[in-house]
Order: sequence, then C-alpha cells, then structure tokens
Amino acid sequence: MPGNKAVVKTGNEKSISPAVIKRLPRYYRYLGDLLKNDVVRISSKELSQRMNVTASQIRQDLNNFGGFGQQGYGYNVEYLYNEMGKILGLDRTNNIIIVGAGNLGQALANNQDFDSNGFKIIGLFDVNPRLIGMTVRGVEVYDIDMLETFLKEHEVMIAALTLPKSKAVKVAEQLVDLGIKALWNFAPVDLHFSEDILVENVHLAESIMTLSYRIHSQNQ
Amino acid sequence: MPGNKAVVKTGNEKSISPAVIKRLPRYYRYLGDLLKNDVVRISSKELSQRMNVTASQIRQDLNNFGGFGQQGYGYNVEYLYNEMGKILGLDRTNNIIIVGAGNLGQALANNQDFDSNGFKIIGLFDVNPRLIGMTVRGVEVYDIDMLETFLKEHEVMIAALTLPKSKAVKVAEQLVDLGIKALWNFAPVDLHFSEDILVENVHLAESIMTLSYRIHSQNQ
DNA sequence: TAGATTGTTAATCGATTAACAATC
DNA sequence: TAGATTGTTAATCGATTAACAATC
Repeated sequence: MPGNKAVVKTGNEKSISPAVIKRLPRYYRYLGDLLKNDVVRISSKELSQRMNVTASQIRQDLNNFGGFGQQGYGYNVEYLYNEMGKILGLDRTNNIIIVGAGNLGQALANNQDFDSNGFKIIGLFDVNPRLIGMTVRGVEVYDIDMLETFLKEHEVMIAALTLPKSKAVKVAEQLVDLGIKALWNFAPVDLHFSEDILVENVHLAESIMTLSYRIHSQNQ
Repeated sequence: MPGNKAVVKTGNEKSISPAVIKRLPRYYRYLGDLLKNDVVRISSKELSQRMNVTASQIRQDLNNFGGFGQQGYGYNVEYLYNEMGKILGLDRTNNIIIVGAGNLGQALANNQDFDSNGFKIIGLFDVNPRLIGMTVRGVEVYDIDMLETFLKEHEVMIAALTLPKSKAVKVAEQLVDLGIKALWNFAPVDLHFSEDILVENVHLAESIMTLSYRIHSQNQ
C-alpha cells in the first residue's frame, strides 16, 4: 500500500513557509474533488496539470509534511486527502463564534462548506436587539454582553469578526482577553496582538480593489 | 509642492508583480486613515512603522508607478492617496452585478465600503422566485434570465459570483459570453478563461483552513 | 546651508523550478 | 525486470532588504 511509510515528523518541526501553507487548502479541495470522482491514485504530474502548477512544486510542498507518495505509483488519493485533512486540523471539531450578526455574519453561519470540514458555528453575537434571539440555521444570536458567560461554558478557538470597523478593535481585544486564540477578521482594520494570537484577514474591499487595478491597467 | 514632478509613465508600462499589486489596497487604506486624521505628510519610515513593513519596500512599491515623494520631505498624504486611487481605478465608477442573491450576495450588496470607493452595485440576480423582485439597499433582484437584457443596457465590468459551486462554472461562462471582463468569484471552484478575462477569488473555506492549520500546528 | 528622506542600484534572502538518483 | 514517479539536492528566478548618492 502506498503511504505506509509516510514519515510523521516528530520533535521540532521545521517551520513551513506561508506560501506553502496558503496552498494547502487548494490541494485539499482538489483531492476532495478527485475522491468524489472515484479517482484512486494520481501522480504529481497529472495533479499539476489539473491545478495549473508545476509537479515539482506539489512534491516539494507535500514533502514538507512527509513522504505521502510512492515511486512509480504516485499518490493514493484517499490517503493523501485524509493526511492533508489532519495537517489542516480538519479531523477535529473547530468551534467558531461569529461576532456581528449582520448580513455577512449570517452569510457565514449559513455557509454549508464549513461544517463539512469540521468547523462548527456555535453562536452568533450582536448588540442589535432586533437580531438577538433570532436563530440562523439553528444557531442562536446572543447579546454581545453574553460573550464572557458563553466562552466560559464552551471551548471556542476561533472568533469571526463581522462587525463595523469602528467596533472591531475593541471587540477583538475583549475576545482575546476572554481566551480566544484565533481571529477571522472581516473588518477593514489590522489587528495586532501578542505572537500566540492568530489573525486571518478577509479584506473584501482590498480584494475588489486589486481586481479593479487589473481591469484598468490592462489596456493603456 | 511635493508631487509636482511625479512621473507618469507612458508607453509600455513594465508589468507590476502580483506581490506589489496585492499590497496597493493596504497602502490606500492607511493613507485614507491618515488623511481622515488630518496628517499632511508622511515619510516612508513612519508609514513603515505603522504598517509593519520596511520603508524600503514602501519606496520600491510606490516607485513602480512614479516618484510621488520628495527628498527631505516624504510624501504628501492627500496627493499620494489620490494618486493611489487613480492607480487602483477608483476614480471611475465601477459597475458591479452580483449573481446569486443569497446571504453572501446580499451581504456584499449591503456593504457600504464598496460604494465609497467607486464600486456601484447595480443589480442582483437569482433563480429563486422568492428573492426575485426584492430590493437590497435599493438594488433590485432580477430573474437570472434577465442577465442578457440587463447587460445590453448597462455597462458592467465586474460580476460577483455568490452562488453554489454547482452553478458557478456554467454561469461564469454565460457571463463571459455576455461580455463580462472580470469575475469576483466566491464559489469554491477555479475558473479558467482566456487571458483577458480576470478572475479574483475569495475562497472563504480556504481562508479558515489556513487559520485552522496555524492553530493546530502551533504547540506540538 | 545642514538635515532629512527619497529614488534607485546592489546585495541578500526566499521561493520556485529543474534535474536526477533512489526505489517502488 | 523495465518503466514510472517519487523525494530531494542543486540551479534559477523573483522578491525583499540594505545602502547610498541625489536632492529637496
């Protein structure tokens, strides 16, 4: 069986470059699609053609985490998919709260892609009395004053920040004080905390601006 | 006055690296914040400290587009802000349609950050009869069958794709056939068209997975 | 003018690609 | 076994940082 000898590195892992980390979910998505299409094995070359990257890059990237393939054979799709899932931490349940239950917060709560990957939204929070008490896909919207109580009772690693820029920094600080370790930030501000607090930004305005740049720089 | 001698490059621009392009909106955001706080001038050094990058990188990045600063003085904030706006194409109106009027589509339509930067959402489209006819922040939800008619009557460069993965590819093809030049893709698929069709992806599932990776790779 | 800071070249660093021996 | 393809080292490419002459 391919993969049997996959090396699980122990001790001090060498740190993986951000460029590699950003590519991992895309590998995972392609492997998931292949699996759904009952593809049993795939070589780095064929995967590279589908993904429009070099085979060399795929092999280099994967080998940061171990030898998942087999010479002369390639990679077993299901095995590699599962291993990548473990690497990404998708084999556990990752509880998430969403702070800011407006349109964007509700959109995240409704997104089904998340729970299929071990992400579980267990609460929304807002200041708006018209939203408090609502449920979105079975998840309740709580008063933001309930944050402390809620976080004492539930183990939550990730908080999504889908609230106005003006409130984002203060709420983020509060969340970190309450023990949140990772912020998924949708507000157009940069958040700075100590090293062990992780921040992942989704800056939609910046995303559309790069598209605008590319449109207008094309033909002049 | 600083900036008077800014060189507007003409002819064949040397192409700007993607890494630089991705940083431009962040400069623009910081400059906007400075402007709001009535800061008149700023040096690359001071800006670099606020943004947590090197001064060298700022100067290199800006000089891809011209000499906007002045020795011994730094950069005039308002001037640089406006110039960056032009570079990003924000001095024009960029009409956008949103295809998929579910939660995410509505969240985008409701986002006020966009229209303050020249982006104008002029229509939402969906197949769901319960959504068609609705208005979101004054913008109507049309039957998706109206796309062709609508696009003949309005000049639209950008289409946001906020619809299920299963429909994304087909609708994207249709949009490109109807003359759309830029796709802002929120569906978890990769879209491939000819070179002149621009695609900017917002893969939320991939974003949260990198956060998950970082959480779980921290302490082992 | 003297001091400050840019614009830009050169040096360094990191990431990608190529090549190939190892091996299934 | 012969062919295929990995894992990995070496070469290349691109991006970042440092340095400094130009100049406001």
